[in-house]
Amino acid sequence: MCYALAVEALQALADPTRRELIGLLAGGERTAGELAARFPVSRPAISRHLRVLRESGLVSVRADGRERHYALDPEPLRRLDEWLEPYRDLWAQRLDALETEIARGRRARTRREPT
Amino acid sequence: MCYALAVEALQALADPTRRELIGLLAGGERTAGELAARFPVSRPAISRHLRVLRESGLVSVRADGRERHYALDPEPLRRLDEWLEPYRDLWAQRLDALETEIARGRRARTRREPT
DNA sequence: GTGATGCGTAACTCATGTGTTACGCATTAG
DNA sequence: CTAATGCGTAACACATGAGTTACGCATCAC
Repeated sequence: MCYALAVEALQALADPTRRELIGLLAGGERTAGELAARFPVSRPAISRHLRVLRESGLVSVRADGRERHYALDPEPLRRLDEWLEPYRDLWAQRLDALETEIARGRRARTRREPT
Repeated sequence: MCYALAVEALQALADPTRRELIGLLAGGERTAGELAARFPVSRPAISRHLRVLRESGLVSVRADGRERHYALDPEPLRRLDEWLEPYRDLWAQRLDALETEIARGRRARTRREPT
């Protein structure tokens, strides 16, 4: 019943830059500098983003000389996945309803956002 | 490659009150008043949260007289689920690594948050 | 030792977000 | 018609967040 804590990471994932960092780290360990070089913002800004990700448990750091190697920790994502689970039924249901409509011969338009 | 857009809803889900609203709506349609009554904040505050959820596609509204019935739309959650997919391998890998450790006879502590 | 490099933190500014109260508008009750 | 109800919006206050530059502190190169 600790759903609130289980999805603390959502706050961290709300920022697009941080999601991109996560995406980069999914490819393997990177140093702070390597990561910062990929973004149009200043290095301290990335440093702060990395701190947020660290504090929410999404990444871990390994000091190596004067370099800091960041790595993705998938645990919070796994928990998010778990949090999502009760909702899976809902879209399954919806798909079922859709299939029913199709079975009835109705025209089933797939909803697609215009923008 | 439109991952950024696919997870727009993360911004909406970052707020705990909105997540709770989502949770309530998972149980079925509710009116704005019914929802607002459940929270310690003012009704206009909830109204604004509902607006955010509406704009991110997480809920839909149906006007019925002077009542507004809100319902959960699971589509953005489904997309979030999709976004999560590439990362599933990561925690699967980690579990594999863990099993390997166990097979080696090492002590494998399950990580558990103290709070 | 001395200077360059890698990276985090501090201090500050500006934009955004979340809460409040006051209000308006439509709908139902009498 | 008149009053009450349900709910959204406007206007404002305050907290939070993300960016910047300046700085400090290790570590590596020489």
